[in-house]
Amino acid sequence: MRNKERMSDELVKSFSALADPTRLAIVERLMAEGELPAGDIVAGVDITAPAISRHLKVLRDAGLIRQRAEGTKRIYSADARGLRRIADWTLSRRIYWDSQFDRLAAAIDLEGGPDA
Amino acid sequence: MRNKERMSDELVKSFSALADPTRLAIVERLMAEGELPAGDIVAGVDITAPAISRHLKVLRDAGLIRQRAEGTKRIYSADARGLRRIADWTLSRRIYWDSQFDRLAAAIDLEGGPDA
DNA sequence: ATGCTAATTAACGGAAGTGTTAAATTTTGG
DNA sequence: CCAAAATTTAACACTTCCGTTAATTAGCAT
Repeated sequence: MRNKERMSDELVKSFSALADPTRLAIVERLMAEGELPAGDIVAGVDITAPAISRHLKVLRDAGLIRQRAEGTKRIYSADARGLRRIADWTLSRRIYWDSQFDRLAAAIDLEGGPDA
Repeated sequence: MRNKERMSDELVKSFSALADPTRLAIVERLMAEGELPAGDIVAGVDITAPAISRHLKVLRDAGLIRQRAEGTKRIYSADARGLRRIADWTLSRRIYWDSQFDRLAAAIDLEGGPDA
């Protein structure tokens, strides 16, 4: 029972991490470009390095990005774990939002379904 | 171009709405039970009605729940639109987080892919 | 050691989020 | 109309979030 609550907390943390336009943009860019040093992420955004640094920490704590060191540089890349957590949750409710099912069917299926 | 930014904003709004344990729980419960009056949502949570009322407003503004009136009651139900927005985004990056693809393939495919 | 570059942490101010209690709104029923 | 019930809105306190500038840490080169 505690496990379920922990998962929910992790999920909330993932959502929180993406609930900011700057952070969402960072994740999108890392997914598109593979990996980037912190400096490259700062360039092209009009906020300062310390702010970005903390955004990166938030994303890292949420498991959405990873970091590796290379000299004085910190190279960041997207981490599938965090995104997969969101995907798992979303897909487990597919029956609800997928238009080929109606809401009633969704309610019935969820009752004794993936969450049980 | 402006359209894309708007979409991104909507997505951030959806994530923000779910970035709170109380609101996530409300959405989950509505998906599971179909529809509930505000009073039933208040009962079973240890926060007051006004707080819940504002949480419901946040979820409604994000397109995650819907409201209909019945007497003095306000009946809420999950709204697939908001969830589908998250699902669309997540699935459009499936190539990135799905373990059957590696990161390089994801980068290549995203470059001229679903986002173009 | 010194200096240079890259990045993070510290300290702080302002904006936004979350909860409470009290008041207002809306609808129903006598 | 008056009163009760269900919700929402108003006003307020408190905490968290987000950005800035200044200071610190860490690696590399001379």
